[in-house]
Amino acid sequence: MSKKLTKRSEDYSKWYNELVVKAGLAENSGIRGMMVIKPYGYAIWEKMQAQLDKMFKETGHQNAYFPLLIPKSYFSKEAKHVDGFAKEAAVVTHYRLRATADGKSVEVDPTAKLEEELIIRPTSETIIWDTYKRWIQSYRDLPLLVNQWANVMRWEMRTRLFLRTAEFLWQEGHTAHATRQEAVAEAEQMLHVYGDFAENFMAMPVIKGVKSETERFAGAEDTYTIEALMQDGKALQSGTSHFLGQNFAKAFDVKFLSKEGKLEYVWATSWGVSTRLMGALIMTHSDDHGLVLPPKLAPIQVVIIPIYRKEEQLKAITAKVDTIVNQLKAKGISVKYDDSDNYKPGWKFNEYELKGVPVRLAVGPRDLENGTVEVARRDTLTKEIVPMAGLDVYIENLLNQIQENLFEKARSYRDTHITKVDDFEEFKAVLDQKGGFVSAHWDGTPETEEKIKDLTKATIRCIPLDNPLEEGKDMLTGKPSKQRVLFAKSY
RNA sequence: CGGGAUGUAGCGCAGCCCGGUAGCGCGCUUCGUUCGGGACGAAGAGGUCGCAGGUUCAAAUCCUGUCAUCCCGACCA
Repeated sequence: MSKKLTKRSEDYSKWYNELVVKAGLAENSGIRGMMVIKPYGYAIWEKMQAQLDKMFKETGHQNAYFPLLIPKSYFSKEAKHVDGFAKEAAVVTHYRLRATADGKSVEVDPTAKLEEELIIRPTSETIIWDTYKRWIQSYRDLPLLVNQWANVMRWEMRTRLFLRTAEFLWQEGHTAHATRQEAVAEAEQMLHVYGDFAENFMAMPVIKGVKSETERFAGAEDTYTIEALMQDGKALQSGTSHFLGQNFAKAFDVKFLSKEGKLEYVWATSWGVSTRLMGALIMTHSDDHGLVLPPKLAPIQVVIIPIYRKEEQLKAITAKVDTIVNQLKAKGISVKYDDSDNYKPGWKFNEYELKGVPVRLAVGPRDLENGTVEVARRDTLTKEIVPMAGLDVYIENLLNQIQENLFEKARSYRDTHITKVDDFEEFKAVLDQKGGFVSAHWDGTPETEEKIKDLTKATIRCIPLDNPLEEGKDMLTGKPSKQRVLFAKSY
C-alpha cells in the first residue's frame, strides 16, 4: 500500500482522511460513525489533556466523574436543552440478552425492558445538576468548580474522523456560583484558558467571541466560543464556554441560603473541548508530506536515525547517540532513537515526516568523522549540518523556534483570510473563491441569519469579544447594524 | 429519512456481465545482498468470497431475502 498522500489542493477531505489513517492517529471502527483512536493519536490527545488539566487546576477546578447513563426524565426538566439533544440521543431500553431459539446467536430479552429508559449522555448538565442539588445548600458550598473527563455520545448522521464522531472524548466543566457576575466571569475565564491553550500549545490562532442566539448552546444564556480557521478556508468551532444563567438551577431546583439568609437559585456555567481539537490541530498545520505537530504537543519531539552499513558502524553511532539522547532528555525533550533494522533510512525519514515529528537527526559515519549531525526541521522541511558540541542547546532553541513559526504561519494565513465585506454579492464571491472569515454587518435578527445560511451555507461564527462598534447596514436586508460579525462556512 | 455504492487474505483491490472449485499489489515469515530520501532477489504462510435461503451436476459469479459499512443530501448545542 502506498503511503503517498493525496495532495491538499486536489481534495482536502480526502487528504485529511488519508492523513489521519496513514499517520496512525485514528480510523473508522466499522461500527457506525464510531472511531478507533490509535496509540499515536491518543498520545497526542494525552498531551493535550495533561496541559488542559493543569490549566483547569491552576484556575481552581477539581476533577470528578458522573454516570454514563442518564434517566430519560432528567432531560425533560430543561425544555430547550431537550430540544437541542433529542434528535441525536442513544437510548438504553433493555438490560439483558438471551440465546435465540436455535441457540446460534443472541437477541434482546423482551422481558428485560427497563421501566425508564436510560440515555447515553450527550453532555452531562442534567445528571450533574441533579447531583449538585444534593451538594449545594449554603453560600459556603459555592463556588463549586468541577470538571469531568469523559466520553459522550451524539448519534450524528454524518461523521468525520475527530471532527464529528458518534462517540467522542472530551472534558466538561460544570460550575455553580452565588452571583450572575461571578458565573459570567467564570465562563469568560474558561474561554481565555481555551484561547491560551489553542494559541500557546496548539499554535493555532483563534478568535474569541460570543455566539448568536441561533448558534447558542441549548439551555445557555450566552455561549462563548473560540473559532479557528482551517487551511481549506472553513471555520472550526474549537471550544465553547457557556453562561447558563439560572436555567439549570431552576430546572433541578438547586438553591442556596445566602449570607443574608435568603434562599436563591445558583448561577451556572459549563465549558468543554473535545477530541475535535485533534482535527483542528491536523487541519491547521499539516502539509502534503503529512502531519506537522507543534513541539509542545508532539509525543516525540526529536527522532534520531542512524545511517550505517555494518554492525560496527551502528555500534559506534549508537555510542554517540546515547550521549545525545541523555543530553536532550536532561532538558526534558522527548527523543526516540530509531535503530530498528527492518526499514532503511529513507523509509524512516518519510515515516516520521508523516507522523509530524518536529525535529529529525540523522547520524552516519560521515558525522562521526566530522563531529556533526544532520538536523532536519519538519515545519520548513530544511536540513543543515550542526556540530555535535552544544547540540542540546541548539535543539532546545530550535523546538521553540518551530513552535513560534507554526503559530506565526497559521496566524498570517488566518489574518489574510478575514475579509471585510459590505455587499451581499461580494459576500458570496468571497465565500466561494477565497473562503475564510467574512466580517460583515448583520441586523441582529435570527431570520436574516437563517436566510444567509440558506443562500450561502455560511453561518455567524461569532461576534468577537473586542468587537468595535460601527454603524452600518445589514448587507442583505439593509437594516441598520451596530457592528460587524464574523461569518464563515464551517465544519 | 431520501438518493447512490460497497462487502472476496491483515490492508487496498481484481474476478461476477458470460457459473467450472480464487487471484493481484502492499504487508507478514525465512535466507542472502542492501542502508545519507519510501532497496532487491529467492522461497513461504495466510481466504467458511458479509449472512441465510433458492436455482444448478456445479455458485464468489444467477435469483430472493437479510445485515452491515461508506459516500451525497436532510441533520449537526
